Order: sequence, then structure tokens, then C-alpha cells
Amino acid sequence: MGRPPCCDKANVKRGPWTAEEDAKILAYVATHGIGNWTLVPQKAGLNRCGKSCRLRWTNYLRPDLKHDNFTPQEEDCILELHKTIGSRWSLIAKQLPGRTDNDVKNYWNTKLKKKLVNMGIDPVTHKPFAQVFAEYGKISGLPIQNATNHIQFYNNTNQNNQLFIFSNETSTPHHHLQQNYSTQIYTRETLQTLSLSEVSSTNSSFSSLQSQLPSSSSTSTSTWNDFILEDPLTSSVEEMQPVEQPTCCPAMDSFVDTILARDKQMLMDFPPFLDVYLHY
DNA sequence: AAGCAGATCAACCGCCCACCC
DNA sequence: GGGGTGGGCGGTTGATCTGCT
Repeated sequence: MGRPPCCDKANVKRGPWTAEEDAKILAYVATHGIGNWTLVPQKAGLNRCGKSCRLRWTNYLRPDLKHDNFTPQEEDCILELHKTIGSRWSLIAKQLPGRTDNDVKNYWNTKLKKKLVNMGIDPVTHKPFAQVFAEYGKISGLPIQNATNHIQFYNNTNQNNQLFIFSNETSTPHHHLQQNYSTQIYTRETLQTLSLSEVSSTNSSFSSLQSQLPSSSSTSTSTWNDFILEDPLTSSVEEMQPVEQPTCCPAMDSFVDTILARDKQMLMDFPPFLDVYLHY
């Protein structure tokens, strides 16, 4: 038996707030102050959940809120605090006058996280990706060399002619790492024309990775083509069925097919455990 | 101009904890 | 001590906006 709902959800209004509703909240707070939000809808004449009223006030109507863009100073502050305390948005927001936890959280998810990923930094640990993978290798008992081998450069000639960089782990408790790696996208033309030193000078992740790769490959005259490894899944499929690859997304098709085939096999082997999670 | 995809952000959801009776 | 409640929090959703083709 769970907790009873705070209001009759079927009969309260949801969705965007109107100017009239905002005015009612403002008038109520001006008269009564904040607190006891469950009574606010009734007293203010609103057909809304009390919780929804509180959220509207704290995230939007409060007079001390800033509604302009985040400054570079605020950005630095968020990065530094996130590095120290993680996603404690309300604590971070307390250090930024006029910003709410929702503001900070949205700014992080839409801007800062991507910014870090593009810089080759894992937004969860704030460490270069290669370092995180090396440490993951240590934790899982793998030698560092094996750990870095989890980073695969898929030779993927998709429609946009982009190179996708993945972890080849298909299921890992460190799923955030996989997400981060999957967003490392470079165009093939760019990588073919850049030397390693040029790329690594602007990307600490690849700089760290480069230092852990075999010395024969990590010379400054190498290009990224030297590091494009074969997709192990594709190659294994090719061994069984030597069929000419289609031009569009060959690696991705084989990758997805392989995952689905594995899931199908697991479902047959362990139906009571997996059927809840495998409704595609 | 229309359609589409990605980005943005307000709002919601559900869990947790402190407080009160 | 235990149940009920209000408020806070982090994660997620979905409507809207924006830019590109």
C-alpha cells in the first residue's frame, strides 16, 4: 500500500500555467506568504495540485529569480561543484543566487554535459575518458592494456560519413561510460587529414589514450586511420557469412542484430528473469 | 514553405526524509 | 514507536522552439 496521492490527480489541471493562474499564486503569496502548499489551491482558487503550485512558485514566480543566460562564472561554479559533490542540484543552486535546482539541472543536461564530452572528459567523474577506462580495467581485474582495448574505433561508413567511437562492451554496469563514448563523433575526412598530435592537443582523452597505445602506433606521424580497429562483431559475422557489406550502416546493423540475437538466446535460456525487460 | 530532427526547459513523477500527533 | 503528512529532491517527460534540408 503506497502513500495516498496528495490530490485528486484526475480532477486537477496539469500542463502549462496561464497568466491568470500565475497571478493567483502571486496574490496568494503576497497575502499569506509561502508554506502549507496543499492548502494553496483551495485558498487561491486554483484547480491545481499543491505540489504543482509550489513548483511553479519556486522555479518560476519567485521574484528573486534570474531569467537570463548563465554567465561564464556561474558555469565554472557549476562545473566545480558538480566535480566535488555530483548531481546535488539543490546544493549547487544555493551557491548561485537567483538560480533554481531545476535551472542548474537543465543547464547541465543540455549544455555543460555535452561541452565536457566534446572536450573528452567524462561528465560523471570529470576525468579524461581513457583514464576512466584504465581505472575501470583495474577495478574489473583487467590489465590496463585490455581495458583500453574496450575502446573500439568502429569503421562505420554511415550516411554522414562519420566515425563513431564506442566501448565494445554491450552490457556494463558503467553504462554512463558507454553513453559518453557513443557521443564521440568525428567526421572521417577530419580524422584522415589530422595527425594524432593535432587531435590530441585539443583533446585530453585521446592524448591519454594515445599514451597507452602501442608505441608503433603512437608516433606523431600516425593518422587516425591507424587506430580504426575492426568491429569484432562485424568480423565474426563476416567469418560465418562472407556477404558483401551494404554501403549504409554495415557495422551498426550487425551490432544491433547481434545484440538482438543475444537477447533472444537469453530469453530462451532464462525466460522467468528476462521477459519483463525485453519488450522492444 | 513544409517537414523533420535536435535542443530546450517547464512541468511532472515518485521517492525520501523530517516533523508532528 | 509508528503512521500520516508536507516539502525537498533528482530523474524524466513532453510540448515547444529552432535550425536545417
